[in-house]
Amino acid sequence: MSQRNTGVTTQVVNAHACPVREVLDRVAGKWSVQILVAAAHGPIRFTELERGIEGISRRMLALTLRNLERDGLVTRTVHPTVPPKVEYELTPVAVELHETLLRLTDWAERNREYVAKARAAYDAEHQPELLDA
Amino acid sequence: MSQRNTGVTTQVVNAHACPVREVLDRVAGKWSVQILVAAAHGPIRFTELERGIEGISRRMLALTLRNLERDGLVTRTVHPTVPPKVEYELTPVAVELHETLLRLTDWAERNREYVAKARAAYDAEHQPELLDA
DNA sequence: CGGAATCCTTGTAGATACTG
DNA sequence: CAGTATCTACAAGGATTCCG
Repeated sequence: MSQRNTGVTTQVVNAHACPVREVLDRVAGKWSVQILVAAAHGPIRFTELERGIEGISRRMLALTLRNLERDGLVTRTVHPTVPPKVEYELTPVAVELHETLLRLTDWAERNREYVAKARAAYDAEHQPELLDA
Repeated sequence: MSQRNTGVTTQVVNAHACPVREVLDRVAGKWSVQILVAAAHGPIRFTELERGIEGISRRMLALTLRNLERDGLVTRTVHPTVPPKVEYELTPVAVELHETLLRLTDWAERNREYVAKARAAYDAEHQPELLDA
């Protein structure tokens, strides 16, 4: 412990055991998927990502990118120019992942409304107080 | 606010905007996917889930089940017997989701080692101090 | 059996400011 | 431009206890 949280995942041996969780932990973060999607079209710069992903902070972008790089999902290429230029690119493994993620988002779009209605119905039935305020 | 956290997602109008996140929020929880997987083979009881999913607490099981039910992903059927018996079952929409999740776990299994090695390599290069303790 | 209520500890992320 | 550092807030999750 002691070791202040620098942002990089600190746990060395979490003993995941479950393969299911192992994947999701890699994609679970609030921004990982959006970065993967944004970078899917080819090399992209830090600032481009920052502008492209609505609402992300510089900190979370840097942090998430580092974790993705750590997992071998993106490569980071520094061009020693002035001003500096850093490009991120998906690795083949990440491209594969991105493809399966597309299935997920596809499911989302097809069933978005269904879920919304289910929610509304559930809420209406379980907390009617909120309706007649 | 005031309203103590009862466990059910409190936010009514979060304005998601991003469809990508909309899906993942539904699956993002630590246990949602595992429950979906465990229930994929047909109706299953609360206690069976509890025993089947390693490490889950009763609280999180109940909580996650309720959110899944709220989203229309599982149905909850109470059999008014003694002792009580409650069965959970995936809805068709959730079955579809489960299928796409299988692609994800498949990706995970195929690339599990790759990621592990990437991590090890990254860590070795970025914090050598931890190696010669 | 299948929860709900409560309390407490953490991780995750936001805001802000500074740097090579 | 592409990051770090620090500090803080909040919500997810764990442990425990009680209930119909």
